[in-house]
Amino acid sequence: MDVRQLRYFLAIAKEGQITRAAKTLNIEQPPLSRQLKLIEEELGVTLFDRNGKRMTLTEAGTVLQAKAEAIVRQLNETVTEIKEIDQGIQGMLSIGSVFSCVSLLPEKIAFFRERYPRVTFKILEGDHVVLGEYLEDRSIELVVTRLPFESNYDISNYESLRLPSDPFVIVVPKKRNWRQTESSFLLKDLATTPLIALKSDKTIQLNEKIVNECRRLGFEPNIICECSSVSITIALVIAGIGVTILPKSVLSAFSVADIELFDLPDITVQSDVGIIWLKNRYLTKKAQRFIELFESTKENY
Amino acid sequence: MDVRQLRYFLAIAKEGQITRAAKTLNIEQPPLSRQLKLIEEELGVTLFDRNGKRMTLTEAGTVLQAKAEAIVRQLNETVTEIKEIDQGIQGMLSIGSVFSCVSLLPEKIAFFRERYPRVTFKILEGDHVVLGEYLEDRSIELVVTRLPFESNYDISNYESLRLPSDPFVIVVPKKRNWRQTESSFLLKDLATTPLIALKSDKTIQLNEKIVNECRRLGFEPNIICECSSVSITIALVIAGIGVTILPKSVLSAFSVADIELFDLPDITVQSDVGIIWLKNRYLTKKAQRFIELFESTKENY
DNA sequence: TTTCGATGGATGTCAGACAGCTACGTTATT
DNA sequence: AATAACGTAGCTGTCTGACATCCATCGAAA
Repeated sequence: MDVRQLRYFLAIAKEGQITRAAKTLNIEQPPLSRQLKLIEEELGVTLFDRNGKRMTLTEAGTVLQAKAEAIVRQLNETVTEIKEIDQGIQGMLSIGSVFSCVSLLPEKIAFFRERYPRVTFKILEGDHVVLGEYLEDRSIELVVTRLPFESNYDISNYESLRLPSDPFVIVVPKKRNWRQTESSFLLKDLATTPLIALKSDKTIQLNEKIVNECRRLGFEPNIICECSSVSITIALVIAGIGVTILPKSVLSAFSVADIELFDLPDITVQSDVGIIWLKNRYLTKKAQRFIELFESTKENY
Repeated sequence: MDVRQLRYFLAIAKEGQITRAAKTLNIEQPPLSRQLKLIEEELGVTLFDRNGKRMTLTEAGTVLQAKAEAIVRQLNETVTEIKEIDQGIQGMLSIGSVFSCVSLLPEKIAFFRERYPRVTFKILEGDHVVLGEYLEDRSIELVVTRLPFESNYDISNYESLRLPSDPFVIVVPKKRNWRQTESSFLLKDLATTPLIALKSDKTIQLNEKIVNECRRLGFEPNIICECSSVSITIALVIAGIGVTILPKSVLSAFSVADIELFDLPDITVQSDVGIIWLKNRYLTKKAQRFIELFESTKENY
């Protein structure tokens, strides 16, 4: 029995079919069929019930699946950890981010690569659910995101580093006469102003915070449009349809000449931002260092 | 990287020498040397410092040793557990015992084999330290022993099932005129009687309990002899040198015609007995069932 | 309902890779 | 100088994976 066989078994368990599993393993179906038979003979158990074309795990197969996953994971992490001892901080660091936090990364990555020039980066963007899956299958090690992190897995699976929050600003078209002699607005003075809200199925937190703040100040916001895309939201503002309120960092990705940003000093809430990683998994040294970089510079916001 | 290579690495780490490690693995030195080289190349680290004939672990080697041991153990336990699912309760159950508890085993083994006739037994006797080592290296799964269990490892490593305690009795020669019209003695009436104490370097608990009980009753026992062997102790009693006080079960291994046993109703302490096993290791089903047998019958003492 | 084609698992045969063995050379220790 | 131990080279046998083939099942079409 060796770990290669456990990997073969797990692939079949995952796919429920030998031929497809063989493809994911980049081998042909007959040797995979044979290896499964050898495993079953060695252990003296039947691991799959064969229902025509479908293979379902027996009780023994189910027990083995859990154990095999743990063993394979442990071996992978051991190899990674041992390699890192001598080779130092290098290799590809894979990070996930929600769109609205991507803007936090360029500056940090530039700084990190001055310190660790042999580290390369892969950035995957997605919503919380997708990023949660990427973390689980180790496509990525870290997520930079709005908090709380709402994936398909319990929040206790994660460790997090809370970053300095992101102030909200109002986005107005540049060509309108929006009190351009002042550097800030009061939210309560916008009670009747048409608002465009950034809101999608998966990310309603931002909008809720703004609505609740308006209610706290004693009025209902005049939301005339809900939009799931930042760039479309900004285009609507430029077109004069209305204004919008967004976290300041979101806008740093947009160097659009036709908008202006103003602070909202009467908003007390801010947008929570943080780094998320899996609690009980080996974290490569480069990932640890990247987290430390955010940690050591978070007073500088 | 596979588990066979981890086993090879661990053997070298344990022996500190390739040739000797190869012998324990039943292969020759050159392939083992090559496999170590392949492992070092795959991981990109040096695992051993070569000091002439001696190989000592590097930092990376030390880290890998701990991880490799865990992985190999986990795989072994997984294979054992999966095999047990279909093949049921069979195979050899290895039990350790201190000498004074060996007498507890025959009856239970006989009963167990009626229920599970395909289980065979291996009994290893030793003191607490030796039995602790046997548990660690999996030579045995269970220990039947006096409590508390005093091995080289912390007590928190173990689970235990406490058994009904063992009353102390006084052992006297049959041919002496020892109030043979009564069925019991009072300990306090033996204040001046010569006592033979069962005591060795490793098992002083029994003796201490008796001494403390005498003190509680207001006198110092008249110990004239300390002896580490039960059979010698009994021979001294038969020869009329003195009497001794032992847990009742110890005597069930001796059907000697020349001694008599009497209860000691004024002794409030008894000898604690239990079954010990390792907490964080897989326990085979036959071991679990054997424990349950003691558990289900302990009301019948 | 029956037939046919597609899909997928199991078995057989063969080639190449790899693990282990023997022989030998080198280095370190006694 | 002799012995012990590690490393390298060459050889052999076993095992793994690929290709070919057969059998069983399923789904679609007639």
